[in-house]
Amino acid sequence: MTNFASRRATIEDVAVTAGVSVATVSRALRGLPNVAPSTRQRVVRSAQELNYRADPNASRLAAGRGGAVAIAVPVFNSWYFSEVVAGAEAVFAEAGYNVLISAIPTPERRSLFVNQTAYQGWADGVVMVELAMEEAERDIMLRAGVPTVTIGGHGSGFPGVVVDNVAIGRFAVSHLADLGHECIGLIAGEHGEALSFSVPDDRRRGFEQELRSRGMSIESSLQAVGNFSVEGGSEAMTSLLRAANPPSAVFAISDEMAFGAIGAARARGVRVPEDLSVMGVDDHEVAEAFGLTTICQEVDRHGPLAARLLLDALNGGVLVEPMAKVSTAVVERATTARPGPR
Amino acid sequence: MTNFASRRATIEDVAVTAGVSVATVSRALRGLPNVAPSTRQRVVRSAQELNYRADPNASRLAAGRGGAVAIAVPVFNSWYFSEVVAGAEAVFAEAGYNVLISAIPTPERRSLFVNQTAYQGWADGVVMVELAMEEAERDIMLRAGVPTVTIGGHGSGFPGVVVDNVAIGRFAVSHLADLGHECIGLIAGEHGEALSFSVPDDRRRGFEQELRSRGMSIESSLQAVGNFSVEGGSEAMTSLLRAANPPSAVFAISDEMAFGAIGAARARGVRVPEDLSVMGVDDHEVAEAFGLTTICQEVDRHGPLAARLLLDALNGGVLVEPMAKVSTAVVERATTARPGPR
DNA sequence: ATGAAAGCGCTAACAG
DNA sequence: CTGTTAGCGCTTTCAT
Repeated sequence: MTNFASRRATIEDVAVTAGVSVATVSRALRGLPNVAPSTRQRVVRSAQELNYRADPNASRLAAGRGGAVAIAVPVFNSWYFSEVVAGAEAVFAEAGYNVLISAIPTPERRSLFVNQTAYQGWADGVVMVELAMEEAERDIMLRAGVPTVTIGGHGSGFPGVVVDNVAIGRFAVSHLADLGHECIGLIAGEHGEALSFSVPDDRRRGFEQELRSRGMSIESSLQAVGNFSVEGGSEAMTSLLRAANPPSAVFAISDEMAFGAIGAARARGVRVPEDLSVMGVDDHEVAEAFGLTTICQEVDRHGPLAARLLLDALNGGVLVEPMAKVSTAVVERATTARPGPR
Repeated sequence: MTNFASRRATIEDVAVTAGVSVATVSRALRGLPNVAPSTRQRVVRSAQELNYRADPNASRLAAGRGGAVAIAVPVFNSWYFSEVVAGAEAVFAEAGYNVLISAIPTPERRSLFVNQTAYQGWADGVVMVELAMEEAERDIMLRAGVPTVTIGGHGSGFPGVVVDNVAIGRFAVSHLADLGHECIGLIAGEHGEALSFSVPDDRRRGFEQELRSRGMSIESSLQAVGNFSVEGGSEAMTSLLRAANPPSAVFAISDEMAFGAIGAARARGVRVPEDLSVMGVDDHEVAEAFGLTTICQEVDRHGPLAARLLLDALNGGVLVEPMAKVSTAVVERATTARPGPR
């Protein structure tokens, strides 16, 4: 009869049952060379019998690395970020890594992440999504020698996945202006002061660039902020609708805000797209059911691409092409149309 | 001038600069008793100067626990699960825990999670969301002595948060039948064979119970499966619409499937709610913008409640009331109405 | 209140 | 190809 509250088997137990030394067990189990096939087999069998699994902590302490990566995102409960995490996690899990996640809604949390979670022995590598860091933090990250990749961190000095957000802004105006709209509103981002990432700015810049290049004016009264949420989009739309000269079309820089905008418009009796055209960005999972015209940016590739980049670095590979670019394209559906008669 | 590639400070460095032994440093920094206030102060200061942080691996190896918890969900990129993870992560982070996540789309992944990620030294505690486990796995979980809580794991033997999914099914039928519908369809779950959790069954059981108690018949031709996705909901609706006697109302057991169902119906010229009433479950973030009638189950509380339960256990507290119940209620909006004339 | 010393379980030279 | 032997950095008795 076996031990009741049997303690976990250690490498020594395996060594004894297999009749070899702990060093050999370690080598055999990790697939290192210089182990006789027959020995390896014997070791593997003993390990299975004892249901042995190397203690990750002991192993990391001794080896200096340990099989976990960290992912940081501004927030979780946002379609884009959960999609990215899902995609990255799948790749990491397949590669045998455990994944640590952190939401970084404030600068304090970001500091905690950098100074504790990610770079103090917890992670072998880290991926930062749409997060701006301070100079001091960047130094720590660099100095820690922990491979780091970014998504939307172009210019941060780290390799990563880049999206042409300026092009996204231009595409939106092109689509809407080509339809005949002359008064185009913008529902921009800003996740509060915490997240100074460049996405909102870049999309807005593209939006204004294209407006300018078409000789259209940029009116601040046509811009509102929606905080990347459905509710924020709804509020932004409401304020836009109340303006002196309401827009005949609105570009929301995320689908979630576009949903909110459409909901708010319809609630006030404004028909979409007859009275108002609305488009978003992401090609969110419910965009099709909603009939939303949007700009696809291959969101499903962001996470896996970043993960793959990090795994390459973890495997000692030099990042030959450190930047992975994704493409963007307008997906026309039913929320945009030619402007109706006034 | 300081070291260029300065290695991390160790507890010994702190001991030296503070002029005490490592044991004292350990005690002082962890707030243990039997340390003179003045000594503690000195130690803390030295630690700050050196930017010292205990290596979690060494510390865990020595102490047997280490400040991380694991969360397992079937998938990530689903509104409900990302909401749960977000809520739980926030609470854990605040309590100083790091969080490990795993998506468990298949039985193999579940086995990996149980045998490696969660119960082999990585986590101090774990929360399993809507996951059914096998007898053997349950034994490992119990034997590992790692506190575990569940969400939707009623009957698994672990404490956790419970939702009355049977009531949800009944509420749906009540609402629809009260409106006058006599032919009510169901878009059920099934995440593939992998996830045999009870949510789909319970909601369906409630649905059928209420139908029966009202003397209405249960027709399998009025039931379709939507895999909890927008697209699956769309396909399910399409097949329901093609049936000989299409329903005048449909209950989708998740909002995402309801969105897909509505999209599919409208695409075929079926008006909602004039020709067809549709309701879902969750009160998804875009439900309001969509005008979707749904059943709220306080999703935002699931994650925090579970996290709090686990933290209690981690702090040695006996779980006085191990089950945290959330409430459910119909939220009536614009996708359900009295059945139109035939 | 503090220090000395023995590990925690594993990996990584270094010998053989 | 395999065994011996130091540690990895921290916690925890046990003394003092």
